[in-house]
Amino acid sequence: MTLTASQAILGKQKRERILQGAMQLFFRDGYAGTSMDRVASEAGVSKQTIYSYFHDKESLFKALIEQITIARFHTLFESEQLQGEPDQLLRQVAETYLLRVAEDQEYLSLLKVIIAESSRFPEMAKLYYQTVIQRGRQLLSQYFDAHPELGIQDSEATAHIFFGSLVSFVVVQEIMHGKEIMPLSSERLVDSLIDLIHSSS
Amino acid sequence: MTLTASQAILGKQKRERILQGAMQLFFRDGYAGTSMDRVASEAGVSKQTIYSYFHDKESLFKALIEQITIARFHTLFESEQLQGEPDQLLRQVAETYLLRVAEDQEYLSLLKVIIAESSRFPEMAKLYYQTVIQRGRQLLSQYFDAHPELGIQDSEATAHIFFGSLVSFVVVQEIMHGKEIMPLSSERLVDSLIDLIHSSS
DNA sequence: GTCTATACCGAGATAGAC
DNA sequence: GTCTATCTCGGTATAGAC
Repeated sequence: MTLTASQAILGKQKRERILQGAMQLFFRDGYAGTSMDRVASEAGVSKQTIYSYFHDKESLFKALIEQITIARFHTLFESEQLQGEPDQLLRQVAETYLLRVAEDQEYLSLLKVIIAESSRFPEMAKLYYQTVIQRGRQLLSQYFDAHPELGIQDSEATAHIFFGSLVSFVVVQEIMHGKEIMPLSSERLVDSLIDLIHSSS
Repeated sequence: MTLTASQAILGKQKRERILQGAMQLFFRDGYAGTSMDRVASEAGVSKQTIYSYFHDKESLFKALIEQITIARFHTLFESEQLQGEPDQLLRQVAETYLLRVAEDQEYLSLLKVIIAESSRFPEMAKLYYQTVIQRGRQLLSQYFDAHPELGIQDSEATAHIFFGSLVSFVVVQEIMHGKEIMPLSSERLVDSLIDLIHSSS
């Protein structure tokens, strides 16, 4: 049977369809909990088709995480300029992060799976660290250095505290189901965080 | 063949041996990545013996995580009194946590596996949240309330920032291999953290 | 209670037709 | 390149002897 036009177009996207299906499953069930059979059926292709695009399960997983990590990096920081009055800017950065992340199940799952597989795939964790964490910390740290009126002694360490508080808040509230037990509004967190940094001056 | 005395003693400890072996494997390979066959061989018992103590794999996993979580809670907070001068006490709490946790592979693995399995086993994450995170935050929050000279407006949110910074530091440095890429000493983190809180007064 | 042996299924990966 | 069919191995869980 020859290919129809629509099948040819779908064929061109097959690699993307596989990655898309794999993402859903890897994020939901983890690496070991995901089978290639299910990826195939989720993507609507045969198992052998997957193996024609990716050498094995590990390769598929790595390619997937790499792609998403780098994509996330762009959407998170590329638009950020980090300019403006400290009080407003810090509040805006924090709120932007919390809004984007807390409601973004895809980002939460990525963070979760990278932590979960950090032993089996240390390169993935390192990539995430370099493209997301380190870059974010660096930007904020430079901003702190450019604003000595904040009275911050160690800009890197303080940037770590800033983002670390936000990340751990999201992890605790969203991933560890803290929200269901004892909600703590993100407004209170941001207010206290800004307050701590601002009153250092 | 009748049991010898030593076999009877070992028999009494068999449940513990199973849990011990299961812990090593679950912590290293995750829930789905661990097989009952390997647990059996690690514990030095037959597979059927495991099934005589635990109904299935899920029960074994839950019993294990519960036991460790509760045990960890005691060793982490029972001894803490949270009394003394703020500057000294906060530094001591932070340093104690960082020292105990950063070098305690068992604690790190527990944290990792709870995050990894938080979807499949939400009750585990909630137990951890209630016995460790919430309790720690509560103790510190009460201390903040008892020391109004610190000028802290929202003691709960600030306690979250305090512990959140520490936890995220350990996660990034130890679990995500940040230590190998760009080390940030725990001293700098603690100094900045104390500095932020102290200069609020 | 504890072992050996096994049932039964699904895993990753491959063969071969088209 | 893509499919169906299959190989081989290891998974959870159980049966039955002792």
